[in-house]
Amino acid sequence: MSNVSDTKFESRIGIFESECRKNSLALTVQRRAIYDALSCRKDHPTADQVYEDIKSKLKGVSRTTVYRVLDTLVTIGVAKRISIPDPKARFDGDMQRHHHLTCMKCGTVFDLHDESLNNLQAPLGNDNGFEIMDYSITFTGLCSACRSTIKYPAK
Amino acid sequence: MSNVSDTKFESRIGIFESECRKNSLALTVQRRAIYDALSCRKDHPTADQVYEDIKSKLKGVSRTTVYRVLDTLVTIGVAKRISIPDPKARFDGDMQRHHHLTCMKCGTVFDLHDESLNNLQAPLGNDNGFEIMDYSITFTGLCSACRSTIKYPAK
DNA sequence: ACACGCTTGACAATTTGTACCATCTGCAAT
DNA sequence: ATTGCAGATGGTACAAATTGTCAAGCGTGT
Repeated sequence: MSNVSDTKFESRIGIFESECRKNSLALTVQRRAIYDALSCRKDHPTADQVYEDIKSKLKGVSRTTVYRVLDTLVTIGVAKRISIPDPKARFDGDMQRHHHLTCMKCGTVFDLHDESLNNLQAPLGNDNGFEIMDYSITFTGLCSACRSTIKYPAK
Repeated sequence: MSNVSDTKFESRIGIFESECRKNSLALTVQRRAIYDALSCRKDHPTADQVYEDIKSKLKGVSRTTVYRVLDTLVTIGVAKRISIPDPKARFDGDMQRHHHLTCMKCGTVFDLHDESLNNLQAPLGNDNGFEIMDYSITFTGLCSACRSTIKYPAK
């Protein structure tokens, strides 16, 4: 029950709603729709991708709202901004600790769930008073598709 | 001799120049200036911050050139794009493996050099054929300045 | 059902990143 | 040292991404 990511759709919505109430945020249709759209996806959409997703279902949504709500979701802790070398903000509805493989050629991001990476000894007291609350590892390299097409330059 | 990050300015420039030659790239004043500006900084500037840095010294530089050269530096392996949850591209002239502490409140990024984190067992064969070449850990939390001002909401 | 205040939508403004092309410059061959 | 060419730059224009503003709308507690 404490593991958000394993829960089914109904529970996820329940968690979202209770987090909203806890923070006295109104349960608007927009927030619901945006949270749904994000948490249903397995990939790591940009704000605009989420916007594209929902604008058919929710006619008249504003792009501004999508940006704003995604930000809210991150703030109340039901979504994350992910860390990859990409000039666009990307969001992740999977709150379970996990990591990412990012292809340096095509930019695709793959999830990596690996228990052995989830209990790193965070170096406390290292940087004058920084309080670490979470972490995520970004592996960079080449996905199989790009590996098979790349020609390494002869040195 | 194999450790780029510990070297002094003159060596860094030397490494930069030899990498350029190796890739048959012309040693232009712009490339030098941009590499200098980046590798002298301890933080993780955006492209525009680098541009602001050098446009006083190098009158007439184009913003386009800064974007272009930063990209080149990453390609030839003398700089990195860093992975933090930020919608702007950020660059790092420190090529030694290290990690980052990012404050979720103010967004400041601190370097974290910690040997014990530099030899993670990268889970091979995990994701159908992805070839891991490097990794970096992003710790998220609160810096000391923000910790002292934040009021935790009463639950 | 009512009123208050949080949210949204629409548009504008900014910021960030890319495309294009004429001009310039590093560099190697003379 | 001079020259010629390929690659690099500057600058404008453009596209994409994100943020600011504010009147109007909707969710919530009463």
